[in-house]
Amino acid sequence: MPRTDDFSTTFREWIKLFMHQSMHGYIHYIREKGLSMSVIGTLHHLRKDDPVGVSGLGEHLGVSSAAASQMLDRLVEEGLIARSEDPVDRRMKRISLTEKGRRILDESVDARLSWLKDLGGRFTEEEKEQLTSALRLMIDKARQS
Amino acid sequence: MPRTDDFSTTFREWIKLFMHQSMHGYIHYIREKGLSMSVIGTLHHLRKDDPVGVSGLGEHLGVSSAAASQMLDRLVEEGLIARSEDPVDRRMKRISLTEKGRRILDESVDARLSWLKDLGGRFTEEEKEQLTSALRLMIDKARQS
DNA sequence: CTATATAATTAAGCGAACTTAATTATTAAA
DNA sequence: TTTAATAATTAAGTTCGCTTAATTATATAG
Repeated sequence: MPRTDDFSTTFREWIKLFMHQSMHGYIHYIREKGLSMSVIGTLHHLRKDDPVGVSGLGEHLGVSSAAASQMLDRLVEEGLIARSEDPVDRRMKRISLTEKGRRILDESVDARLSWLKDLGGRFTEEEKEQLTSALRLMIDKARQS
Repeated sequence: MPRTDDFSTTFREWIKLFMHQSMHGYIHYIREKGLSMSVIGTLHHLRKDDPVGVSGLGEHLGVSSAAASQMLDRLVEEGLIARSEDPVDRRMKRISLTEKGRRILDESVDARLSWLKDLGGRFTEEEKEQLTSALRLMIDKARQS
């Protein structure tokens, strides 16, 4: 078996398992809060601080800019995002997460991790350290983009 | 900083990053294939082989059994799942993934991992081995449930 | 054996999220 | 400075996935 493929294959397997395990809590959270796929995608897209416009967001989500604008109306009303004028080009609006939006995003992530509490107890301290440093390594590399 | 929390915290951070990175490809795949949140949840739920009924599935997804039944109609028509009679209790139907369903599920996972190809190249062979064994450890523990 | 309960389905209707087309405001180009 | 292009919004209409209620088939309890 080619050694170079091990990482991708194992990673893939891990994601599949993660999704299988976490889908239940995730779906329930999303339904309970009345969120949609687009809303979740929006919140994740806005997580970083680079300025995003309405059309750009629509493109990112694969919907029309009209659809994006309508969705943003709802999110503004619920206080999850803020729209502000672009100082350079006043035709554009800059979309950003509010504190509440950030909280909802965090909660939606937490909803995927409820099964993790259980999982954590199965590792020895030594194993946990190994896992933590592995995760840190991946986080660091992934951030360099 | 309490050492015991490191693992959960780091894991949480990793998932957040993963979702941020992978959401784009994922949403586009889902839209392109005309899938819904419920369908995705269903496919993941059926991944394992334990028999699942219509009501049970609805409960899992947080929708009525009528909604589940209607969704399954569509999935049967598209050839993603199969309905068969429960041999013990003939009121029940057993829902299972077809080959095509399994393929679609795999593809939806792959759609989340397109950015990973790039990531893999940033690690040394030694790091990859470390990561692979860490992932394997998590997979093994998570499967014991 | 009749009653009742349970699983799945069907039917009708509703609301959410999308589409296209038209409108408004601003910028860029001729 | 008129004309064209771009960004966002509004309006109208459609579709999809959900709900509740009724229906069918099977199983269980009295």
